[in-house]
Amino acid sequence: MNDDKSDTLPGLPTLADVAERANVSTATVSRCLNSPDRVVEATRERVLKAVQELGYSPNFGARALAARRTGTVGAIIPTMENAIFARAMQAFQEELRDNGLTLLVASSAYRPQVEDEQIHALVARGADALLLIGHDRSEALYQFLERRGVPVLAAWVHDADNPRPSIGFDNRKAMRMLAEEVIRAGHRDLAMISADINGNDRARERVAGLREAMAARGLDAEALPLIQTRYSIEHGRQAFAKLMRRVPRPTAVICGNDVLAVGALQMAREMGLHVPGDVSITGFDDIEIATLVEPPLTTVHVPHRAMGRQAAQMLIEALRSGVPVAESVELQTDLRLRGTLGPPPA
Amino acid sequence: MNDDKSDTLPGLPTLADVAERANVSTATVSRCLNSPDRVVEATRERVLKAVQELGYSPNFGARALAARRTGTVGAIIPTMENAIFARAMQAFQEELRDNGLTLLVASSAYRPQVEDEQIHALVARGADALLLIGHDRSEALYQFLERRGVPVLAAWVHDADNPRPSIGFDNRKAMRMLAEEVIRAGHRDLAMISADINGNDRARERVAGLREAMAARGLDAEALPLIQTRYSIEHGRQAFAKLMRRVPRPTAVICGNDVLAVGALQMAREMGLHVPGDVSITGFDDIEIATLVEPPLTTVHVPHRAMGRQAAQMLIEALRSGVPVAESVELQTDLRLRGTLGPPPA
DNA sequence: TGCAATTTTGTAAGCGCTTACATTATTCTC
DNA sequence: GAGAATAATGTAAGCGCTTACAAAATTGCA
Repeated sequence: MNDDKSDTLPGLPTLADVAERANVSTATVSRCLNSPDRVVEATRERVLKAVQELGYSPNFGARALAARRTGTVGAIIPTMENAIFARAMQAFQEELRDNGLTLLVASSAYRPQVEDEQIHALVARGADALLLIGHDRSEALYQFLERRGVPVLAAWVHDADNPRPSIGFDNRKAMRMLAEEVIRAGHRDLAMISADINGNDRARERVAGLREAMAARGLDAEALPLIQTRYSIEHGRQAFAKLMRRVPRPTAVICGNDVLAVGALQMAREMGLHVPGDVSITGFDDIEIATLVEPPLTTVHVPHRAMGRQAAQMLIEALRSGVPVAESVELQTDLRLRGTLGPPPA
Repeated sequence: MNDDKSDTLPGLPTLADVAERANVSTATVSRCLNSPDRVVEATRERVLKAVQELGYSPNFGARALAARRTGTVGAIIPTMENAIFARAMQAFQEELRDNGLTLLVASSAYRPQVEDEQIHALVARGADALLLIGHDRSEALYQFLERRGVPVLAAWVHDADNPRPSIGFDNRKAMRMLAEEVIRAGHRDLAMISADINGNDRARERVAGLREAMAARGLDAEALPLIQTRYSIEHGRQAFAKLMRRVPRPTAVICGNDVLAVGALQMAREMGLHVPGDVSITGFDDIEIATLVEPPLTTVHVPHRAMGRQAAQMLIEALRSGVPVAESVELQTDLRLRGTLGPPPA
């Protein structure tokens, strides 16, 4: 409560206080903190002792202002409530932290306009680099970021045709491989529950992957019953119920993610449909819940943790070198064939 | 790429640029941005137009330095990977955002020392207020925060005996009520799987609640088999298996949270034990998974969203008034009696 | 219309730090 | 051991914004 020698009101020690106490200039104190090896040991010890005694901790604003960077990396994810993002962010944050950087997360609720705002907000708050999900956003936004010199990386996608850097996987290919498995099991009447494909390239690619697989096997991809809905268990339930009223009834329902699939599975049970005897269901992501439901969910495993970690490494490198992220990295997904996929009813 | 009239290297417009263009002083521009009603309309329009045309956006560091606050609220949670925290943080963030504040989250992995570091880090980064989970931390830490003038609020707890402000529920009472239900069902051989109770007052209180209920019904609370382990499905599995090897075998396993309970449930199935015929299992939190497993989990419902929202409101009020949070708010939990609780085997 | 009260705008002094450049101390080299 | 090369430290100029205070403009009222 009581400062020994307060001249500034809040009474917090400043660099100058430390300098005075350690009998050096403020420049030396600053160097001790930022590049300790540029200061001789004896001096450094003296300074650090003063820091300790005063309980000094640098003022963030001042540092950001003078150094023209904040040591903050921003990430905008669709929602914190899906375990896939939580997991990736956890890894992302750990890696950043190990490198002295701080993560600032915001969520967009899958709404492009909110994402736009959040990007501006994070940049205004001094994010030195940005992690975004997917590639789908306006050219103007990318120009804004480029003008600002903020390195950007897109996660969750890998598309050889897109020149912008990304860390992720080929959504289309992953879904195609899953779909091939479904078709191989004998299914001809497929249906899909997807997220809204506007402004969501991951969802769009997954739908495309399914259609590709269908076309390749001579099925009518254009006729695919497709419901676009929000990612939630409840929406998955409703969409599934709706699909089951179609004639002919689909024998396999491909879901855009595990959350939808779990909803579908639940509704199937409620409707008295046996899975996979009456209808097969697949997901995407391989979240924890996938192995907990009964029967366990056939899905695509995505290396979320690795994606988060590597995303951090790529942005750190960009920050360190001062060069925007140039390369894209493709991660592999793999199929997890579990209990919800079986042959169609005879 | 090309700035019309660059004098500073990065070429970003500053307050001064806007002022010049709008033909006013920098003070006026600043006022337009921060308290628009203190500027006459004609001027304001002129200024905002200039802001628009220049694509101006304020420098965060400079603003923080001059205003001595950052508009940032920090939160340190044990982990982002548990849905309960994700959900609460989502609500917390939304409420903050609606009030022009930004959330900075960090996670401590349930380790007090990491939490300590993170608190310092967030404060150093200019967090104007802090949300923490539980009350369990050193006096020194609280002193540090008080000295810094940072309002603090503890979530997830409500303890009438603790003078520090909190928003949450009475963990002990909630668990006691659940335990009473278990005992009422006829169980006498109880066992518990908990998180480590060191540095985790929520876990400690839940254990205490169970013991209270036992004592009240004449059971030997001291003899309660208690396994302390990390919150994860896998750890829940292992702990459950261990408990089932005891003689006499517990007929009801009370878990400190739903994640542990789901692990226990899974292991029960693997061991060929019928739930609740052979053994009853209960959780705590009522996360989404609780209703998805088979049978659905008996647990305690916690209003995570409301907690997050109200936490934000309380801190916002503290920030606005300049007075630390004084009151504590108690939220109600309620029992969700579902399929995993039944009478003990005959 | 004239003067005081009120509103709007301007002036300028920092906020606490980093860093280019200047200065001083130390180490090498022959 | 003198002079050059190198390392350590100091000096001081901002970084871009907010805000107390001063000045100017506007309004109200007799």
